[in-house]
Amino acid sequence: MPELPEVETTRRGIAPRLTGATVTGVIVRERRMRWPVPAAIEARLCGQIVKAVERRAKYLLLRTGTGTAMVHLGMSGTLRFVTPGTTPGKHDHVDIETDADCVLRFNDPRRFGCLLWTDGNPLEHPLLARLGPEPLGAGFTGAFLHAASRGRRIAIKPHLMNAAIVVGVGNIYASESLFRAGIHPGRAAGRISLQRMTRLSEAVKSVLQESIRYGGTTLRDFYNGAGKPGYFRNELQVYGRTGEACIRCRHPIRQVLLGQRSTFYCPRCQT
DNA sequence: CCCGATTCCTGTAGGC
DNA sequence: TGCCTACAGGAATCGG
Repeated sequence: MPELPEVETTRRGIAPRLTGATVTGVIVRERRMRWPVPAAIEARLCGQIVKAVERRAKYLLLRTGTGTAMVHLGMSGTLRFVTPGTTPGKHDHVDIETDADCVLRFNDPRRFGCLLWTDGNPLEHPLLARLGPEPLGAGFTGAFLHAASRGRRIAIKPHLMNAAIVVGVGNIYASESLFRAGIHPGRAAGRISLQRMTRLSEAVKSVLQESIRYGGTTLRDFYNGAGKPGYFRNELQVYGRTGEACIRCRHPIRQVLLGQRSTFYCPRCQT
């Protein structure tokens, strides 16, 4: 999926045209997603003005006067604008029609994404209530990461990908951040010093910020609201570079499985 | 509680 | 070309 930079890129792409627009229609062609699209979503959303398009973790929040639509892109989801009347293709599961002469189209081949509705505070929704801090926020520091890792024997990479610890860091950016911080992805989270955790928290922030500037990473099927790919793929230093020379020491990049996920690192630079 | 494995789904790349 | 397997950016859930 889209990790945090891709979701943020999507948010920035759709927010200008969506904010202030009135939803004039909702078409759901497929309700079987990660969770079923609520039967009431059409009635709740129609006629509402989108007051703001926000992001919490990897969820996009379309706030209206009466409630909030929550969108998660899963592994393969995209949101993009199409002109009214555009014939839907395969996996175009939901259209949100607006009076801004555009239709927000939700496509998701693998259907790991979701579209939910909440009447209350979305931040208190069960899926959002217990999440860790935003990685780009002030609450995510080396001290926080260090404290949240005491006594943990889990490898730092899956630890970093645990949304209860910190949100938004998926498989690509976990590998990239650990490389930049010089930390071995298999090292036990509880055995990393405060100094190195500070380096790691700063690496996470800089990698995510840099990726957002590039419009995210497109491996195969991520496109922003305008249908354009992200260009951070060219800036990846270890992800997908198995066998290539490390940019720092020229040692071949190694690929291993960690927590059932492909993990890329330099065995010489990362300890 | 912690942690690793499994699961949901489709598309694609690679081996033969 | 076709068939088969493995794997893909997420994350809830289950079981040890």
